[in-house]
Amino acid sequence: MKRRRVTSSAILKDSSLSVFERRVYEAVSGIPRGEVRSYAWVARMAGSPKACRAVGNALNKNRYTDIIPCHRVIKSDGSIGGYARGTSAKRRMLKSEGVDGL
DNA sequence: AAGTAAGAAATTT
DNA sequence: AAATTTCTTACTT
Repeated sequence: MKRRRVTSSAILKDSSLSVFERRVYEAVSGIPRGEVRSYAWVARMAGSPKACRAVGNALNKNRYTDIIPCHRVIKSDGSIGGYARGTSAKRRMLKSEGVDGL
């Protein structure tokens, strides 16, 4: 079967996601390759500048890592933060995209 | 339904 | 660096 590639559009069409999650997914999926944003940035986009933790939760619990470049989301300090599939993979991805400071 | 716990952060001291 | 703050989801009662 054709694995229909899940896109950000699917996010808008789906589903049982909460409002917050939808906003987070949309915001994160809009991050261009080679750039990184902070959790605070996403949180602000989601409507709550202090929901940085909730942002991480949304990404981790839902495992939307295939449609959302959550690896482009790092801490405001420049630290790598965390990743549902291992921080190593995240760090490698960022480096592969040309992100410095890692 | 109400309360408690945890989670990949941020801010303040 | 430690403590506090903040928001949401998941689990327990």
